[in-house]
Amino acid sequence: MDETRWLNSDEDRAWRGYRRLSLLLGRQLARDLAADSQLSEADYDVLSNLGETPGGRIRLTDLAAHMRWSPSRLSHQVARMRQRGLVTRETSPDDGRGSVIVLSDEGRRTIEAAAPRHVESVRRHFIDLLTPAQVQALAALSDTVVEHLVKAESE
Amino acid sequence: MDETRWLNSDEDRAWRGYRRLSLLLGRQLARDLAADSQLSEADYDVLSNLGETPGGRIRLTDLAAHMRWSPSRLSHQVARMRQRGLVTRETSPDDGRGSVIVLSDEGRRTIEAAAPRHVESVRRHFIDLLTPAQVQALAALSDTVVEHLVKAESE
DNA sequence: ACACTCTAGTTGACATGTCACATACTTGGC
DNA sequence: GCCAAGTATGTGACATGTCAACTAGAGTGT
Repeated sequence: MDETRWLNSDEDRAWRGYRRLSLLLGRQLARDLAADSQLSEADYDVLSNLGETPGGRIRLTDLAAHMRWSPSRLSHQVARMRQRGLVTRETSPDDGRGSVIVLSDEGRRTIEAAAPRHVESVRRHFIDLLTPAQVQALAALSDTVVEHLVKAESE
Repeated sequence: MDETRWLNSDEDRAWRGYRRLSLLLGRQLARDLAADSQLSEADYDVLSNLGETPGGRIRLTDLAAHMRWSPSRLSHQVARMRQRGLVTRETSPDDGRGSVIVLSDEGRRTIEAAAPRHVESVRRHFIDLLTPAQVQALAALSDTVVEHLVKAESE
């Protein structure tokens, strides 16, 4: 067993900082979203992705892949959102197994009303606190790590 | 209602990047931790914080405040960890309401065995992918945002 | 047409988090 | 010493995620 390479001072500060940022930011955004729009972050993400899709419709597996969610997670989520009338489910015409998720009118109204407030919340608690250089640094660093993690998951 | 200040290109890339990083990194670390040490991230955090405490003992409320968890969350978590023998609960001698959480011998062995592997995992999937400058940028940016969020929560 | 294998989704059981509420113990002021 | 408030936890109900198992339809080769 090799010697453990513990985190040095900077690394530790970055790691703990990231963890805390992640914990607090998630909580704050979730609270704002729930208070402003009665949506969870998961709801928002699904609606938002569905909204960017042509016709507001997409195969469940495709949406799951796009969002990097497991099909199971998305299936559960969609089931809940279906009950609330935010989305609809149709059988795929070209594949009997397939499930096409469709953004309902209410779903579209909901996401269009929620988006401005959510962006405002993201700005207030995160983006607007950073300098342009920090924003770019975050984007670059995220791209690097995400690329690695995507590969790691496909193994 | 003012015009919505949508995210510009850099901001959007940073925000989406962060979200994806957060999703994938959490999942990867959780999988490694579960496979290597049969612990959840929550378990690890509690054990780790408890381990850094003198005598491996601390009041529930104090630990919750230190970790920025809600007392309720920590109470549930401790209940589960208690059943697995990782921690013990004692009544506070100076406050009848108080609950002192104590790291058990098994808990200490567990965290000491898990720590090296977890650090290795954090390095492999995150820290080692970044340049020293990026590590520092992340630390600085996190400090700024965390400071803001801590204030926001206390309102 | 069949048999075999793969793929798309769904589901159920179980681990976690959150929120609201119930409880018991402390404290400060009479 | 007693009572109104405030504080420290514990709990229950409910929303989400994960993993594994199950069902059903699609594809391939013979």
